[in-house]
Amino acid sequence: MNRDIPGFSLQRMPVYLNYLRSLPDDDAYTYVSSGAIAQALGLGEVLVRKDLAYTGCAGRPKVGYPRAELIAALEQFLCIHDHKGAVLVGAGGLGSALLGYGGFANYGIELVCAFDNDPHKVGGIVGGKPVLSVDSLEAGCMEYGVQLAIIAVPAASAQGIAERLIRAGIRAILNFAPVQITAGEDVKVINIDVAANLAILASML
Amino acid sequence: MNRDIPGFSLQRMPVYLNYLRSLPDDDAYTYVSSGAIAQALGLGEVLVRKDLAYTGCAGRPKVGYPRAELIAALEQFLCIHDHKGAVLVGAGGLGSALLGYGGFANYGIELVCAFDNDPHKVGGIVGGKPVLSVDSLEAGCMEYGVQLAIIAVPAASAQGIAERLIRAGIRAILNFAPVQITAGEDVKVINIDVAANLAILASML
DNA sequence: TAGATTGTTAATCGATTAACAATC
DNA sequence: TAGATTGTTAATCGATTAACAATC
Repeated sequence: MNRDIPGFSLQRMPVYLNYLRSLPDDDAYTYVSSGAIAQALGLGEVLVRKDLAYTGCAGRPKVGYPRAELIAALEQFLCIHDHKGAVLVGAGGLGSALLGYGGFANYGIELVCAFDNDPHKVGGIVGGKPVLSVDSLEAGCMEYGVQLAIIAVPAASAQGIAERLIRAGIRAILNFAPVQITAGEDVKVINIDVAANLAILASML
Repeated sequence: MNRDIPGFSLQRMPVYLNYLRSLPDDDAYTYVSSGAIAQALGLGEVLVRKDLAYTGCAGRPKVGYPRAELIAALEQFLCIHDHKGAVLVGAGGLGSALLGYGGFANYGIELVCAFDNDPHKVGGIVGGKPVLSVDSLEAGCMEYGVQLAIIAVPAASAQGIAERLIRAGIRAILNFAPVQITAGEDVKVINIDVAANLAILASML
């Protein structure tokens, strides 16, 4: 549905939504101009207008964009109201932190459960979510009917886990293991390597 | 030093390094071709050659790139041997996970300490690193002489913390709070919003 | 030599910015 | 009306890919 928009514009949509939601609920912010948004987010103002045009929410010359409508348009654009489930694989340090993180709800996403291979963790609850055996990964994914997964396992197991997830019906993966996960065209993958990002910053000093 | 190379090339450098390091220490991998790298990482092979050219490591026609030399060139390119310290602000779930994460060492970076405002955590040790009071943030940064920081505090405090870090001499920030941190031209910032990334994936389903 | 691979130059593609007309 | 802001079209910029020469 959102496939006809430039990738970089799509990436900025949650940023706009987040910013607009953070504004005080005040008459002064009933309308927001592209210039104000651009300044707050460090972007060009023409870019902001072009991005917002994709949401279908029209701004008014001399006034700006109606904030409430714009938020609603962004929410619809990001399909936030069709509540989606996600599973997490790997309940280690990072995985446990993600299980306890409340921020997914802002985008209509709920982490339904985690899978781990540590018998001390399996059967327990972390961040309010059940931790299941990684043996039941396929069964669990299909039972919950989820299409989204987060991988937070060691690098060596990540690609294998990804392949199992895909066979179990997962169609999009957020990968924190420090390897590039490769998958077919029909599966979306975002790789986030925390240490690599810090290394990039360090090399720019 | 690395400022004359395209931003996207720089971002791929740790990916190449990681991949090359992961190969078995085997005669079959003394040389690696750009085609093999491209296939493993899902990139175009011309792109790989162009990126690798920035490292100054020359490949040999018909043979490929000498793996050990290429790793050394990438390490030098990323300045991995000038050991760098980093501080973390916010020892909550995500912060604690980062304190216990060993992956920074792969890039010559060491997390030296964390700052938090929870009196129950201050004075303690998490992931082997001391947790100091956020009141001593400026003093701590200057004492350790660090230029790198990770922000893992709630959204509302992130911008303020960033400004304090910058005043204390920090020149690059990896921000996990779900707000865009803005700073002067001379300070590098990478914002990673985990929930937003999952939302982008979800909207593409 | 023939074949495989690198490295470079030109072409393409996509994203951002600039210019400006439209609108309230 | 004048001024501020949106929205669109054209120009620019940067990144990727294609074509091909160079090399072992």
